[in-house]
Amino acid sequence: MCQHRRMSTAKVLPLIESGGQGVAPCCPPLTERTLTAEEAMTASRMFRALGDPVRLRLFSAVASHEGGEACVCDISDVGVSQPTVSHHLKKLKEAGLLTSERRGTWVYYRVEPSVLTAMGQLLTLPAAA
Amino acid sequence: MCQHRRMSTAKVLPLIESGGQGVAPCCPPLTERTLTAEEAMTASRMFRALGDPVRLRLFSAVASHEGGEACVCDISDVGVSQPTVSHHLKKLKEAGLLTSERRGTWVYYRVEPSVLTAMGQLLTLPAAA
DNA sequence: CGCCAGTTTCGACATATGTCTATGTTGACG
DNA sequence: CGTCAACATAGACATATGTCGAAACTGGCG
Repeated sequence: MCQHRRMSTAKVLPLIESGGQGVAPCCPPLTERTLTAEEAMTASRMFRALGDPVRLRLFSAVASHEGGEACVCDISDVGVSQPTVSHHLKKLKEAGLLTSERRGTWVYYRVEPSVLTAMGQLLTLPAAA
Repeated sequence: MCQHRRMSTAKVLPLIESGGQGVAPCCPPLTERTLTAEEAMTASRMFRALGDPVRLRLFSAVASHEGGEACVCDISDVGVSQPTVSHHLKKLKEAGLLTSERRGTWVYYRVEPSVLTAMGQLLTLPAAA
């Protein structure tokens, strides 16, 4: 019950770095070798951020929203109170998965595309022989 | 300080279903639409399982080990006590990320390849136009 | 049978986490 | 300037989680 759709200035962002490889390295694929303690620390933060049902829904809501971004009011229907939504969005931001920007009354969140691809590469399977 | 390498019966497993698509569906990519509460519940369990540094190291140790499996004694050097290692392996098993099998004295863990690909697909980016 | 190495389970504990209500903060609009 | 809507922060609280040491379990071996 919100749905402010005033934002006609939404530039359609690419969501993918045009090289497909210019992303944050972080760690090798999980199937390559045992991660170091430090690598595991970094990578586990991202996984943990998506390890809560509410946060995962919020993340997918932002990621799938038109233009690659969404204001809080458009994704708040996840069954918890508004402060809790805010809290989870902050967590996602701290994990580097989302960025936020205030435009007038509303705050827009958008996914950090490089992190998404980085996580995907973590789960890369070794090429089948 | 273990390294029992008695297991000459290790069959070199493929690690990938030969269709590349015969995997558990679970949920659509996070960028496709907002997950339902139920989908988010399921998917977040897997992310949460990898959301601990120790577990992530253990998982990568198993996933990268020769033959796609490893006995506990070969991956226990992660800086925590052995019961804690066992506890984390149990968590990974409960999350469906690992399976275990006892062979004589040792217990071998191996990755569930279908889950890995399923998680990878969750992080799939929309095809760049 | 008895011991021993590998692994799991148990119980306890400190800390982290998710949730809420109440209250701040910020910007738009009369 | 006052009020309202959108979000964020603060504080409190119950529960989940990671860790350990101690003890149980399991199977090989002498």
